[in-house]
Amino acid sequence: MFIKNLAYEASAGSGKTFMLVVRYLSLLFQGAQSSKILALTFTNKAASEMSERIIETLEDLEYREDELKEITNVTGLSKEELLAQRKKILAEFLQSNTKIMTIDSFFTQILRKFSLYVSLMPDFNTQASQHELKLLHRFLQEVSVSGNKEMLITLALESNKRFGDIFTLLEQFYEKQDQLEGLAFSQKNLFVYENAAMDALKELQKIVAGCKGASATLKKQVDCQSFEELRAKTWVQKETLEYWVFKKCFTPEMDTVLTRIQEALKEYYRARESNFFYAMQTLVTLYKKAKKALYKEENELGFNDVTQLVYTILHQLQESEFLYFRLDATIEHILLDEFQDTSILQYKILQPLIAEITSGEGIFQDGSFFFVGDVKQSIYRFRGGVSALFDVVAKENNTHIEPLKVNYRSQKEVVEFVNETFAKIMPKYQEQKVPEKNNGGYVEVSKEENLLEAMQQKVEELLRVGAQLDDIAILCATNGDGEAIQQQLESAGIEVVTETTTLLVNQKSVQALLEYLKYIYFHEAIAKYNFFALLEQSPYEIRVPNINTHSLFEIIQHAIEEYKLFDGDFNTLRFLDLVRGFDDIEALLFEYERIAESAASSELHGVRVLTVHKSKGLEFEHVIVLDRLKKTPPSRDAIIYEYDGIDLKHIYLRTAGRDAIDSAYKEALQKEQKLVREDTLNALYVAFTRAKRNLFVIQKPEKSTFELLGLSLGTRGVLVSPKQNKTNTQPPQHFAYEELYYGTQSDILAVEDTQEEDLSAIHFGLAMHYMLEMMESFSFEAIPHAKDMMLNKYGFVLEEEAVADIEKRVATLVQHKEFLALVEGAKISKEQPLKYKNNLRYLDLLLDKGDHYYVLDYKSSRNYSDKHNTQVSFYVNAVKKITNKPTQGYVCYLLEDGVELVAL
DNA sequence: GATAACTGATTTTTT
DNA sequence: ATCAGTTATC
Repeated sequence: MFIKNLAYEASAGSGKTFMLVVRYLSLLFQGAQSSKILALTFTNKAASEMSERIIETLEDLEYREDELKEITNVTGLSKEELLAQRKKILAEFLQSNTKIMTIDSFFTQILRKFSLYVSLMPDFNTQASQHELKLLHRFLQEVSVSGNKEMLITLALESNKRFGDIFTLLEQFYEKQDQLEGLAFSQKNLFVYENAAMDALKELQKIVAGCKGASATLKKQVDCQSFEELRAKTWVQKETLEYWVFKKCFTPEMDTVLTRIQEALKEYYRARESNFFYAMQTLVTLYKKAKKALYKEENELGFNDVTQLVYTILHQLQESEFLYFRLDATIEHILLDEFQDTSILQYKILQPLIAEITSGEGIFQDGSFFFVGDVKQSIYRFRGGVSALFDVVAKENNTHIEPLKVNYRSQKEVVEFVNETFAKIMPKYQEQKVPEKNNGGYVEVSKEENLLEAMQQKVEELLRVGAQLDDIAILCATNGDGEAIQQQLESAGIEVVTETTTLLVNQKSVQALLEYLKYIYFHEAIAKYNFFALLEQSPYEIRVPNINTHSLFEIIQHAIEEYKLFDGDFNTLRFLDLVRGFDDIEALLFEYERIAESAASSELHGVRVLTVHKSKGLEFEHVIVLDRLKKTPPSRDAIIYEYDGIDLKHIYLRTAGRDAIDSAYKEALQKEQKLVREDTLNALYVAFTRAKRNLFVIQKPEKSTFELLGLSLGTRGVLVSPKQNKTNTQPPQHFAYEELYYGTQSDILAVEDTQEEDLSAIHFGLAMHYMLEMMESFSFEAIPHAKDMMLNKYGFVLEEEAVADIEKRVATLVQHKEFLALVEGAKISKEQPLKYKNNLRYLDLLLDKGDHYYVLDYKSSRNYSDKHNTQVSFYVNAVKKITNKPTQGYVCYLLEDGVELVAL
């Protein structure tokens, strides 16, 4: 039966993606259009996985018994009816403008549509380099101009915080500004309380002076010259002074005085807290001003800005306009993934949409709302996630919550181990069931002095029983631990793949080089300043080499020498090596981000080493969970946010020793500590449930992170690693090919460059390619979004006419009958990487028609058409050789006066 | 020897 | 925040 408002409490491995896909397909089979189904996930990976699963399932639906059965259950349609519709639905899905994306990209799209409401250009940039630095700079300017320098300095000094930490707090305040609105703070005078405390102290001093047996220590304890000294004493936090050196001189009056001191201290802390938050609120207004200036002048947004601005817009808009947006977007069904990680603000934006749909009125009467999540896996509280949201939202929208009780991921021993471990410690833990075929598995809990050595031994043990290197994952607490693990394994000759390795282009020295190249290419002063800022030098004139007579390699080599960039940093050398794959500066400048992307999805072999946080959503055949190598860090967030459900009740300034004298603060602190404990517990749950077959838990003898679980040492089950019948889906195809050199796109662009010296033509071509790449389908609906994306990337180098021209050409393409016939029913790959020698090239469009392939290359002009032909022939031959299937090549000319498809 | 206060070192997770 | 180590007192 189809339930309109449904949520799944989806424990780890219980088939969450399966249920999402089934839900999505059920909607399609019931006649919903895919453009009206909004499916939101948290990561790009999850979004693309979902799209892929939907297509795959539709492609071979007749063999997908589980899915078929579930869809029949949900829709009430028979198998035959489903199979009869399958082809049509797949074709429609592939053609239409689907809305399966991350929540962030969804909000980004909304903001692009409505950006003008907040004086923002639609082609804003969300990931500008040096954004934080620029913001800090502007913020300090604002503070200075408004005469609030003093306030900022006092704030930093009084809270013992660096500017950087204050900056983080400002961002938090900015993020929660809407929730903080109800809380008011004023400036208060501290001297009243300081004096009251010091007065009381004087009486205590009198009592001590009158006591003959007072020890030197006691006199010293009471002899405080300043309020600060008094505040630092431990005895002010005691319930009574009838202890230690005080005991000898104790009288009941001493405790009366103590209470007076404590009362004064409590008020002092509250006043200080009020001053702190008052200053914060003042500074946040300046912080917002700085942000606004930055996005108005440079069109740059930070991470939280998109969500914040969308929220602002939704509240500013008139009801009718808001409705317009909803109608325009035509969303009738909402599917939300990983709901436990949704932030309150994100939900508040979606809430009106959801409410409209669940009310079932008007055009939404066929609408539906569906979400899946697992509060046990909520580990992103520090990023704004509030797990209470799950139940609140279910209640608010009258949603039926259904637990998924079967674990399809892990073998029996692992599931039972997890059940036993967490049932006794998580309040509402639901035991997971295991299908009969998963009757194996192995779990080993051990306590070891040397964690790294033990870990290495476990890896070797796994390899001995036949485990594949790639199927082993080691989960650790921190990135630093990951590096230590990597070193240990590599020195033992075991290959390692770290997800923690940051990308080469994100390294400081490489970024400096990129800024240098930007400067010598665009001659923009900002790049020069960035360059020297990254080098931590004051800027001076850069001698610009002739980019026509020197190769890219030479230019970079020269820069490394001239600015002494090597300095033991091998990243520069690796970058230099990588640069050989690019023919000229502009190829590099426009493509380095893409190179980074393909480098990230490395096909390297080795043991996976990653943090528990990064492992979320992944699964591995064999998992080794390693205890923290270092100490557990203290929780030192300066501000304690006290929530009641999803409502922010109060905020407190974390102060040592305050809990002993202020009961309201104590309560909030304890709540916070409970949540921290839950976070730890959830992280452990995530870690343990990543394992499919074999799980090793390596504990340290003392202060173990696993202590709160009360694990007993030992093993269960039998350690085996059955030969895998490689059922897992193939990794994205990378065509490896070594053959004759026929020329590449960059060669041709380079020729155009020298002959025409017309940069705008190159930008035009790059922008058109990019827009075509961004087309989610070859239909009219896909144009606006693709255009936005193109503007975002190339808008600043294109004339208005050029933009209109590109759009016109793309529009002509999606009406071109011959082209549409080629695309029809094909599995489409855009910008398919093609590897030859060690260089990556991209096929503009590769169409998989099952028994044959089409290769298409877009061109914006007829110049050099001979070269185009040889180039495409090269691609065709490569694809033919690799796939052993007939392949036809086309050059697709998108010209000013129409589209022309030339077969080779 | 037991007890308590103080000093100094150590120390995360990320779309 | 929490540990280990040191110092002072009874």
